[in-house]
Amino acid sequence: MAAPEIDPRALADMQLFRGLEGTVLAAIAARARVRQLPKDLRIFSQGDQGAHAHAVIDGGVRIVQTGADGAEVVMRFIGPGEMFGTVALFTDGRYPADAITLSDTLEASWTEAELLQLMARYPQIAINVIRILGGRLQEAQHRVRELATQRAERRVAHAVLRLAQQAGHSTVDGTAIEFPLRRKDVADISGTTLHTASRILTAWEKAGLLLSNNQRLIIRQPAELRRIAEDAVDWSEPRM
Amino acid sequence: MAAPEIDPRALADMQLFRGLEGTVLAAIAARARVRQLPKDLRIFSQGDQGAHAHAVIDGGVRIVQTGADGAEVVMRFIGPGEMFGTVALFTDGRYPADAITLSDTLEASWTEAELLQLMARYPQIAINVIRILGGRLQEAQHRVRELATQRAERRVAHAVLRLAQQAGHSTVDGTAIEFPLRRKDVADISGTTLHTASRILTAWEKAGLLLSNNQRLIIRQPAELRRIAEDAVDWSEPRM
DNA sequence: CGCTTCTTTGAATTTCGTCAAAAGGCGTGG
DNA sequence: CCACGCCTTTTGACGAAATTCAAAGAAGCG
Repeated sequence: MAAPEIDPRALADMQLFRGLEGTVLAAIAARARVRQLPKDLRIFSQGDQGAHAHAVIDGGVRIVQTGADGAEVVMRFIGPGEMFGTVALFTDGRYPADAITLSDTLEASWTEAELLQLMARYPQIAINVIRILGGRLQEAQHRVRELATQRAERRVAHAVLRLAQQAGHSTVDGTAIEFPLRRKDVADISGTTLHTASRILTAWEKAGLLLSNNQRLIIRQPAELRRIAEDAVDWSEPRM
Repeated sequence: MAAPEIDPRALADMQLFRGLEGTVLAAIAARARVRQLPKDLRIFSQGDQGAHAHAVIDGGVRIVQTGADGAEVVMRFIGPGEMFGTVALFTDGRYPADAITLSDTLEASWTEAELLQLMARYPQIAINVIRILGGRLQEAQHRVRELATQRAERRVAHAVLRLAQQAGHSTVDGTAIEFPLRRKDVADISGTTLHTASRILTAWEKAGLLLSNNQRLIIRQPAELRRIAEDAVDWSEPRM
C-alpha cells in the first residue's frame, strides 16, 4: 500500500497547481492530507458539512447527485490529476453530491482554510481554481443543452464518446473504457432510464458499433457514434 | 439617461466586489468601462474572442447557447448586481454563449487583464469569483438533474421560482419578475417547447397561481408553485 | 392601420418511461 | 461441481407526456 506521503511532481500535473515552482509544490504537498482509499468508499455525502478541496492522484471517483425523489444523476467521473468537491468551496460548505471511489484510489485533500492561505500566497492557485470551475461550468452547460434539446439516443452517444475520450485506451478491438459500466450507469449519465439505455446499446451492438461484455464497453466505430451524436441517424431500426 | 460613470456604492452591492472597502471600490469603479445599452443589443456572441468580466448595474441580460442544430437554451438571466461572461475567464477567452439585453441596460465591464491585476491586489475578489462560479456550477448541476429526471411542468415551476427569487420584487399582487419574459424564454430556460410552456402557464393563470401580462409575470401563490415543483400535483387538469 | 411578433389552442404523432417478466452471469456455499 | 440466489440485462406491450404540425387570435409598434 502507498504510504500517506506524496510526490510533489504528482502535483505538478494537476490543473490546480499548474504554473507553480517546485519549492512551492513541495510546500503544498506537505500540507496535503493524503489517503489511500478502497473501492466503493464514500468519500463524502450529499449535504455533508466541512468542504475540502479534493484531488485524485491515482484511481477514480464517481460524483452522483440524488434528488428528493431518489432519482440519481451521475455528475461526473473524476480521474487522476482532477480535483473535485470544488462546488462547495467558499459557499455554504455543504457538498452537493456524493463522491464514491470507482476503484482503489489515492486521494489528496486540503481544508478550505488551507486552500485560502495558499491562494493568498500564490494567487496563481486562485486563477487555476477559477479556470477549473469555468471549465466545469461550461461542461455542465453543455449537458444542460443536450438534455434540453436532444433525444435519448443522441445523449447516450455523447455520453459514451465523452467517456471514451476521458477514460478510454486503445485495444485491438477498438477504444475500451477503463472502468466497469452498468447499463444503469450509462442511463444515469445520459439522463434516461436503464431500459432505454439497454435498448440503445443493444441496438448498437447488433449494428457492430461497439462491444459490450461484462460491464466493459469497447467502441468499434467511433465515427458512426459521432454521426449519431451529431446527425440524425436512426440505428435502432432493424437493419440487414 | 445615465452617463458612463458609476457610483461606487453600486459596486458594493455586487457579489463580485463584496467585502471590499469604499476606497477600493472607487478605484475599481474608475477602471470599469461603463455603457448604457439599448434593449435587444447583443453584447457578445458565442465564439467571440476577448473575454471581459461583465456586470449588470441596471436592467437585464439573457445568456443563450445555440447548438449546431439551431436549438436554443437560455443558460441564465442576469439581473442587477450579477456578473456574466465569467465562464470564458482565464480559459480560451471565447464566450460560450450569446448575451443579449432584455431591456435598456447599464453595464460595467473589465478586461481580463484588469481583473487579474485587481485580484492580485485584492485576493477577496478572486474568492468572490470562485464563490460565484461555484454557485453557478451548483445551479447548472441542479438543472442537469432536473432535466434528466423531471417532467416539463415541474421544470417550468422551478424555473419560474428561480426567476422570482433571483429577480423578483414584491408588489400588491404578488412577486413580480423584473424583466420581460416571452413564452419562448420560459420554454428555453425550462428545456421544453414554446407550446408546452404556453399551455402550462395558461393553466396556472386560470388556476390563479400567477398573472401574465405583456411579458411580465407576477407570482400570486408561490406556495402552490412550490408544491408543483416538489410534489406531484397536476394543475393542468380542468378544475372547477 | 397594417405588419410583425407573440400567444393560444387543437389534433396527430412520437418518443420514452413504466410495467412486467424472463433469461443470463457470477459467485458462494453446500 | 452443482444449485441457488442475487444482480444485471434484455425484450415486449402499453400508455402517457410532450413534441410537432397547423392555424388563428391578440397585442404592440411604426
